Amino acid sequence: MANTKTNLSNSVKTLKGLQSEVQSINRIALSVDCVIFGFDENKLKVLLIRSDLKKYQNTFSLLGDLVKPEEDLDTSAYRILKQRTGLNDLYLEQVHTFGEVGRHPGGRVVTVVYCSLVNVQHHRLKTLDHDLHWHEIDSLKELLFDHKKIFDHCYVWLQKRVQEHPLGFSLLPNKFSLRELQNLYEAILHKKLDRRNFRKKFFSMDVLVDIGEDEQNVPHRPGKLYKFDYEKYEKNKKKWQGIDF
Amino acid sequence: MANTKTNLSNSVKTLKGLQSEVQSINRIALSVDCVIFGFDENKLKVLLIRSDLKKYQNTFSLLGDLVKPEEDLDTSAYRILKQRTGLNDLYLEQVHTFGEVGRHPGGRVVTVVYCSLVNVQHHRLKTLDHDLHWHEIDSLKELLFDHKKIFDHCYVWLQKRVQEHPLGFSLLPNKFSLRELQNLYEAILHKKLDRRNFRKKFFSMDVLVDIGEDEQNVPHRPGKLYKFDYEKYEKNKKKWQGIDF
DNA sequence: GCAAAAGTGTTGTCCTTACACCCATGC
DNA sequence: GCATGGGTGTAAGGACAACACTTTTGC
Repeated sequence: MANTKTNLSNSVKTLKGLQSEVQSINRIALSVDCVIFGFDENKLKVLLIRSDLKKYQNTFSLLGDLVKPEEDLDTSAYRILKQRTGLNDLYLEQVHTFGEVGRHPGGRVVTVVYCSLVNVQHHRLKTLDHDLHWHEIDSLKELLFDHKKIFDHCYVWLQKRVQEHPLGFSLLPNKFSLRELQNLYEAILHKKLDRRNFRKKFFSMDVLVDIGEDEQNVPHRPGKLYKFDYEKYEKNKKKWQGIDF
Repeated sequence: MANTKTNLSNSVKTLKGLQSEVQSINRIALSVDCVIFGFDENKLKVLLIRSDLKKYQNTFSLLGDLVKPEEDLDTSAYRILKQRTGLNDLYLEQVHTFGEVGRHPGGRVVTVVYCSLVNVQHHRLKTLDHDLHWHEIDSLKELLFDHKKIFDHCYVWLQKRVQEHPLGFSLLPNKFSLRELQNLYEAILHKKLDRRNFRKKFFSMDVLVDIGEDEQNVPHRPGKLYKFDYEKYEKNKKKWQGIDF
């Protein structure tokens, strides 16, 4: 309570005082963890690494690292992606921060969680030697620490987000067929969609461009290939959804 | 790069090693800041406090504090609300974490931002002596550090969130008229809504209960008072929105 | 010619929007 | 009785869901 009183007091502090407060013992280890989604063989997948802790060596883990003292959070997330997948310029978005006191056995670690979406085809991993693998999201079991809870949060986030924003294209090759796009949505939302209505919806949104090519090497009539047109999206995107809950 | 190599190495670490890593110098000051929304006199407001820093004493600030080493993030946010407003059990939700290296002049401070919604009527502040005041969101000027940017982010968040979830009721008295509810939505969304359609929408969602009372002391025909029925909401709430962007 | 998926249209339903009149109360 | 906002209904348009047949290709 004395503490409370101090915090509430109206006394004027100096910048120097503030600095020493920031330098004080009240500092906490901060990490970034990345939930990296991929789409391959018509399955939604997540990139996991085998824990490098002896005690947990049969458990898989999200990709993460401590944030460096002079590193922006976003920069930290990009660094982790780069280190682990060898790739820059992936889609990346901050989702939530998990900070329960007991979440990490090494002590207090607060973790800022990012989701990333990568195209597994374009970005074949060269780093299988690090026990880094794509895991089907349907068969995920226990993960390190609270990483399963974090993953579940991010999966729900993705399901919602993909319906309101054109994220999904980051999981596909630049050229894709409508069938591939629909398979992606069905995998993420975990439900069947009507093919004709799905096509109508995307064409009416006017965000796809027919690039005049067809699928190759399919044992049936080849579908047309499209690309996502970001400029068209920006021009046409919805402003308001209306109250609905 | 040597560092990168170390992080990627497949060497097995012990828990003890992990602990020392967490205890290492890579620790960062972590704060929680709260964007506290209120609704009064048909205006959307935000609770701000005059900065207690000499250099910034004419600048207003969000309510925040450093997270204590043994304190959950949510707990920290509740503590700040309790300390500054004297109230428990307010609506509270984590929104985003801001961690740019240069955002705080006292050194590196990463801040986890929460939004809170309070009913200004029920929760009259007793603490006006601390330069704590409700500010109309339309007339917000400069705030401390990056707090204006944080506020803007939270305001956009609120506009979106209030259309998809029944948050708004936290800003109103338990009993409210439809007019009050509409005024609230108009203030948050910053646009006029059609009165008849607004009523139809809320009645068709079936989340309001007529409590059999009327408004008092209004210079016109009194409106009925309603309360929000959380159980009805849970039973009826939408599962899927459909793809739309 | 057959298997397999591509491609296409219509209809009914529901939701949203726009809009105008009477009603109850305070003064 | 008049001013003020409360309360209600309807019609048109747009979006969404359900549904079946023809077309193109590989084999």
